Amino acid sequence: MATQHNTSLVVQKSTLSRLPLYYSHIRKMQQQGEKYVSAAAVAQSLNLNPVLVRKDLSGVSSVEGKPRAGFEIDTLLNDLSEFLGYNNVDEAILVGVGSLGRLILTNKEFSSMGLNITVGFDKDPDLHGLQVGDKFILPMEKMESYIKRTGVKIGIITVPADQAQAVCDQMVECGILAIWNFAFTLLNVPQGILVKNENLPSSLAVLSQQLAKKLNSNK
Amino acid sequence: MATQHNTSLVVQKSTLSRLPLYYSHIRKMQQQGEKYVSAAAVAQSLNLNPVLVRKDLSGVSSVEGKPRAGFEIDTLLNDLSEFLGYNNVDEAILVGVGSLGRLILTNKEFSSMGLNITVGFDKDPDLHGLQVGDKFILPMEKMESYIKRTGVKIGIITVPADQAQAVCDQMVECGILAIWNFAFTLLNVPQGILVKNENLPSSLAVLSQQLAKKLNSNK
DNA sequence: AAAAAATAGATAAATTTATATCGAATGGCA
DNA sequence: TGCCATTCGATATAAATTTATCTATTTTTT
Repeated sequence: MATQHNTSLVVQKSTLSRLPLYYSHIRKMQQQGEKYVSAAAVAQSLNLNPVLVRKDLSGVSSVEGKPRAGFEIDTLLNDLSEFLGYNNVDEAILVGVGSLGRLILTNKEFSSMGLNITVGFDKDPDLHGLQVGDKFILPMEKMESYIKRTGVKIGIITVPADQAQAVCDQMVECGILAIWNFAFTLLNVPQGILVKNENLPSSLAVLSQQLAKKLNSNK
Repeated sequence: MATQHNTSLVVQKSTLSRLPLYYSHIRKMQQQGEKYVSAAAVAQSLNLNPVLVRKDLSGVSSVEGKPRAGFEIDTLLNDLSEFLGYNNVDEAILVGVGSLGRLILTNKEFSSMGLNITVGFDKDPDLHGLQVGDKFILPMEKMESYIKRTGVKIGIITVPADQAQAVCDQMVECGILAIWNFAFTLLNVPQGILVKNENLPSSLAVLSQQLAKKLNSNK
């Protein structure tokens, strides 16, 4: 039986989070004029286990890699961006146009990854109608109708922690299905709503904890 | 034999990343005048499994929780902040004073978590000598002597991806032991150097992938 | 034709994470 | 005083995930 490629396959989360890195690295190789890339080469550059990379890539590639040569770069990049959804643009809205919100709103990198943040909402009246980059800032009251009218499915939360849950509830009520949460709090959502927490304090805790342990053991 | 509390115990990374959330939640309860908190109550508020929370807390607490009552809040908060290193301030430097760098540099939350970013470095001469918040921006050339003089151990990288490795190498050479990397690239470091990647594109990939799968299965 | 490099697939081992269960201790309350 | 629900600690169990190992196959190079 032919191997299943690129269809209905299960890709682990850990794999998924490595794919963007593969993509950007292989992209560079393409720009340098390379035609083929082997999993082993990627692994070495990125300091990862070769088997791991091979497995990741073979799970995503639409064609089998050629022994001895590796994967054809053009095809592989296509498959990667297809898989990561870089081709079918997802629209998203953002709530909380503070410094972090503004940063995300204006970051061009996201759009190249298929995320198109169409508009920002904020409760501060001074901001209403202003533009950040080329994105308009609208009052919170407009959010419901906006979501319902456009059918946007992704919401980004960059409000302070104590307002996050309220914003989240509102989003969910209006039909948002996936939430990217930058507020430092866990969100309570109904079953079936996806939440990805971006939690800087937690990350910092992990890092500084490891450092402390290391310093201790080396003393 | 008495149970070992708070000494030489192994706390998993997943636990560690929840601790800041416990901390902030329990802190709130303290401010509301509560004296005791049970793992079960925390679990319910944070929408987590009670056993999970109990295990996490008992691993960190210096004293046993009292059956029926739970943990004494004051003690528990102390233990948590002790454990997370919020008490012994860690100094850090930041390289790359762009919009993200500036955001991190001025974020007050980190200092309450024991991270004191003392100075920012940037290669742009226009920024040299300026202050962001109360932090000075110095030229890259000063980094080496600064690190060696102060013995700072944590470096934060907020430069574009293509410069990250160079900055990283420089940091490591000067004696930095832990790196918090916001650049979208994997860093190559010698064994023993800690790296925590803050990788927004990867996170986004995971989220939008899950969303796509969900939309597909519901159609 | 042989050797080398790289892939694919299958399986096993190790690690991490989450959940369930049990007895024991405590404190409120009849 | 004595019952009883609540909460804890500890161990065991289950699930998920990651990593490693082994074998066989294909293709290119010599």
